[in-house]
Amino acid sequence: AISVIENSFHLATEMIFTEKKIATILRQQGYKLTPQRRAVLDAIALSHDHLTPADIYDKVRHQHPGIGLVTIYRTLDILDKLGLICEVHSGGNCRSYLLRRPQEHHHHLICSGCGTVADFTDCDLNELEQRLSRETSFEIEGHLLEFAGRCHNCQKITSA
Amino acid sequence: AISVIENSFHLATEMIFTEKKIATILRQQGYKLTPQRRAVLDAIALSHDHLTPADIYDKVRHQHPGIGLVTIYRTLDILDKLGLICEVHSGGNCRSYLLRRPQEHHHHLICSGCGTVADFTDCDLNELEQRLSRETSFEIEGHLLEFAGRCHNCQKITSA
DNA sequence: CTTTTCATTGAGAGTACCTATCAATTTGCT
DNA sequence: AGCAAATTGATAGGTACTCTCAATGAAAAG
Repeated sequence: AISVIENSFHLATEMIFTEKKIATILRQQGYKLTPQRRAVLDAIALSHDHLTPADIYDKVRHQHPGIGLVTIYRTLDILDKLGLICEVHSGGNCRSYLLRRPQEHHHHLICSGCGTVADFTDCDLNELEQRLSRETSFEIEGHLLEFAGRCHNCQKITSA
Repeated sequence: AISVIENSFHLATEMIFTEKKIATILRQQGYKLTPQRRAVLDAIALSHDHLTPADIYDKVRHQHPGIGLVTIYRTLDILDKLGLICEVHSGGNCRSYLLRRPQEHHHHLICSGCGTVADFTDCDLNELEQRLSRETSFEIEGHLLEFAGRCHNCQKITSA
């Protein structure tokens, strides 16, 4: 299990976090590195999408049949608090998480009439991000950008 | 009650929607303009912030003591479907709504460690918005932009 | 390697927010 | 004013998430 995490972090993030470093961070804060927590990190690291707690629960249960949903929530809270993953508000039911790996992201354009979602990837927020970082002393890890609008079809309803 | 809506729309949106136009849109789609629906629109129009269903419920009950929370939800769904208001995902509990008035907005920068929120208003997404609008034929009404990061204090935990 | 301590786990109950159902009421067209 | 159809609010139901607690398991110390 350890090697899988090690690999996934290698591949996905140019080794921003190694398994050893994760373990160190956890222990430094008085947390223990349990198989359940490894499994959750693993699931997030191997996916390239935002995952909801339920998504993660499903993935983790294949390897860890007895795991409780509560453990997923607790683990996500901790990993989020430690900055290893990043919480994001996504469509529908709200929470989803992704590994802290700033270089990839994608965004949505959602029709408020029928719910159709269009994706786009290039958002060019670097300049804004740097300015905010300077002004607020935040270390910015990621962003959620979501446009709301009306698709071609749904425009007919309101404009009449 | 009608005049209040009329006024608020005047003041806030340069009269994008008049009460008459709202009534027309509703009727065209087979909906009726009830006092409850007016009250909900009223509450949203008079506020300059995103409002959650619970916020709206509280506001509306002052004028309309017997109103049910269900009616709020139903009305919001309809107004959203018709494009008169705009659903947005905000921090914490998810849903909130605001009147379709594209010219004002503000954004958040949220610390994933301690939950501190910093606000900013200038986001300069016009160019991107126009490009997306061209490419997708969406009529874009608004956007949610949210940065996640770590504030000065919380950076110490991870960097150790 | 064993012991000891304390974080962690999973189960079950509890909470908050939201949705579905349905009889009584209200709207708005004629 | 009268009528058909949409709307309302009460109740019950559902889903996502949180709290509590006894039993388990990780990991530091001997």
